[in-house]
This record gives sequence, structure tokens and C-alpha cells, in this order.
Amino acid sequence: MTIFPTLNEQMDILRTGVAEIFPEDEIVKKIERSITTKKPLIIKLGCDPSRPDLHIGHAVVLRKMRSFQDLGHQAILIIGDFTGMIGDPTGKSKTRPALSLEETRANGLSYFEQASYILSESNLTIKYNSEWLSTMSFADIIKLAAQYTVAQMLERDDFSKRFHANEPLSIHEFLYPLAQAMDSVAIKSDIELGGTDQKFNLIVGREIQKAYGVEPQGIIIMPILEGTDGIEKMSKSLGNYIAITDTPREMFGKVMSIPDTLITRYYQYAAMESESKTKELSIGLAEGSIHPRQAKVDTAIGVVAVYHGKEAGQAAFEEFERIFVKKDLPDIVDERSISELGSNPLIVDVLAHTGMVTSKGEARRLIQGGGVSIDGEKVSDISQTVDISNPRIIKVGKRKFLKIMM
RNA sequence: GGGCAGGUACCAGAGCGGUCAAAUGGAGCAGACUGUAAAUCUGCUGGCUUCGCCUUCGGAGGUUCGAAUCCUUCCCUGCCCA
Repeated sequence: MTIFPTLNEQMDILRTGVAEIFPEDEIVKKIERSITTKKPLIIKLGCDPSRPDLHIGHAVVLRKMRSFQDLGHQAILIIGDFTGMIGDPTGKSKTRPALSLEETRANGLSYFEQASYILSESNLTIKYNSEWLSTMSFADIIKLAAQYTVAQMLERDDFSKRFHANEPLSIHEFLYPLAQAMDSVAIKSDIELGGTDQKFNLIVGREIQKAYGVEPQGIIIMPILEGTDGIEKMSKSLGNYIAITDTPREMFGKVMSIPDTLITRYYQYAAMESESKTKELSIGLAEGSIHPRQAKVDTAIGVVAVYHGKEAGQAAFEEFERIFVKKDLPDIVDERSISELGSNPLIVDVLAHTGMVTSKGEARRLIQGGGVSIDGEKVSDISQTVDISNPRIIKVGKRKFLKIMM
């Protein structure tokens, strides 16, 4: 049987890095009970299967889940294959497109694979919410919907904003929080984890659990990591994300491009440094004893280290220095034979053919803007040809390199 | 069910018979400057066999020498009335 750490030890761990945790007394009671009865708590985390790619923003909440696992509790990952068909409107100004059950299933699976980078597999259960949601009858749904009022629903910020802005808001979107709440009822979750954007949904979970005679769940809200643009939350669709599966080079570069204001956030939540170290960094930056660039480098190395190991972090740093500070070449450049274009093709054709740009028009524009070079020499003429009897290094923009040859 | 207002490029939003591949802003990309930061400045932002051609303004038809702009119809959204 698992020996749980003491209450205080557990609470210390659980409280670190959270945005909000409530109701704290209920959570304390649940943990006390689990210690005395030696029964692990059921920790719920819902995954949205509409986006198959996990980024390091998701990692924040996954890490918290991992802490629970390490303390001996039972993690349940809910794959919202059924709710994915509704399309969660959270944080979106628009209704999301609905997916088919097959699509959501497939995405859910890939989600799980990526999540296992962070979660332990020993006390982890995966559940698909179609298991209980797809069997609900219309009468069941009406009964569920009767538990919540329109006014309550409109407490949710994005609903009320859209409503007041005369934007479309479909009835089915109201069912999403309710469906998600039914997940909590079905698995009798003790605690649900989520990002700040999920706060409303998690609270609905509590209410609905009560209505269905289940002990209401505690709620732990994790901060949402801003994307690399520093404005929007990190998300695949906004293109401001760092994927868990990004290469060290990509990760490093993306971290280096974040605005200064985000450094400590990333240091704590992406590089997973402790609160005390984060505080030190934050003070150092404020006092000017730490140069922002150095702080960013440390953060970038840390982020790469989390997903690829310490050595990769260091290597990514060195390569970064070489490419961008010394303006040298990366140590590995993709190679490509383009003999099918002949020995002296137009640069425009080369760029389009190799996929370095999406169209010849784009290639021309880039050349005219001075963004293309061959062996370090800027291309100035759009009708220039490239002699590829010897290998050439083509550079497009700041970071696209390709070695071409016959 | 009725009345009204709308659906334009990644987003927002002008245009309301030719000079429209479509103003402007945001976003994005590239260049300069830097710490590949921010700010700033500059250029670009449908495709191609690029002095020209082709496909775009919710969908389908039509009027016209010519339509994003007019007509018909269908689909979609919001508001007001019932």
C-alpha cells in the first residue's frame, strides 16, 4: 500500500506554482482522509482533443498532475472525445468547428503519447468521456441542463462578451461546461486541475457533482503560460507556441525571442525552476545585476534541458551563439539534391522547389527585400541563377538554411 | 412568422458598375538597428510562363462591352417586433 507523505508535506507541494486553489479546507480534508484511509485521491485532468499537439504551456498543468502522482494519488486523464464534437468555445471569440468522434479519438491518443513525457504511467488512467456521455438520453440532458441557469452561464466572461457584442453564441456551447461537469460526476473526481481559462468549467463541475449527489471536487488552477509573443496565451492556432516535440534548436530560438517581461514566467513555468530561484532571477533583473539576455539564455537552456536533457540545452546554446551572434552556419544543415532542376537553375525556382518558400512570388519578394543569400552573399537579382556544380548554402530569412547540390 | 442590417484577403474593416488583386489598421514575413528582446524606421503580404495572364469579394444563376459593386435565388449571422 502506498505510504502517503504527511498532510503538510503534501500541501506544500500542491500549493507551489498554482494560480488558485480552492476551497482549501475541503482539499485539506480530502487529503487527510486519504492518509487515514490509505485511499488515493482521484485527480482529474481533462484534455481537449481538438488540438493534437501539446506545447510547453500544457506542461504546466501536467507537471502538477505529476506531483499528485508522485504523492501516490490516482491521475485520471479524460480524453474529451465526445465533448470534442461540441467544440469548446473557451477563450475563443468564435464557435469552434466540431470534430468527428474518430478525429477526437485519434487526437486523444497522440495527446496521451505526448503527455507521457511528463506523467508517470504507474498510477495513470485514461478515460474517454464518450463512455458515459454518449449514452445519455435527451431526457437526461434536459435534467442536466435544468441544473444551471442562463444567468449563471453568462457569468462566464467569454460567453457574456460574445453575447453582449451581438456575436453568435450557440445553445450547444452552454452544454460544454455541463458535459465536462458530468465527467467529474462519472469519475467522482476529488480534485480537478485546469488552467485559469478553465476556472468556470471546473466550478460548474463542483455544482453539478453536488446536484448528482457526489462530493464536490476541489479545484486547482494553474497559470496559463503566455505564448512567445507575450500577449496571447500559448496556442497552436496562434502560432506562438513551443511544442513539447520541438527540436532543441527550435526550442532555444523560440525562448530567446520572447519579450523580456516574460523571462521570469518562462523561467519558472517552462524551465521548471523553483520559486526561490525564480525570485532570485526576478530580483537580479530588477536590480540590473543580471543582464536580460543572460537570464534569457539561462531560461532557454533550462527549457531545452527539461525536454531534451542538460547536454542538449548546452549544445543548443552553443549553436545559437554560432548562428546568430557570430552569424556562422549551424553545425547541421539539411542537404538536398536538386539535380532535377539542371546545373544552373534560377534561384527563384530553387527556393520554391525545395519548399523554403511557398511560392515563387514569395521568393521574389524575399529577394527584393534582401532576405536571401547564397554562401553568405546576398541575392539582389530575382533572375539570378545558381551554379550547383559545387554545393551551395542557401539562407532564407534569419533561420532557414539548406545545402543544395547536384 | 414579420421587419431591418449584414456576409469582402489571416483578422478587423473601406469600397457600392470600369482607373479593384481590392483603401486603412492589426497581425505576419523580410531588411536596418539590437540582446534573434522591446521600441523605431523601411519594404512586402493571391498565383503564374510577371511590361502580360489566371483565380479571388458567402453559394448558384442572370443583366451588362464590363460586376465586389445591379437583379434573382439559396445558405449563414445579428438586431427589433410577434
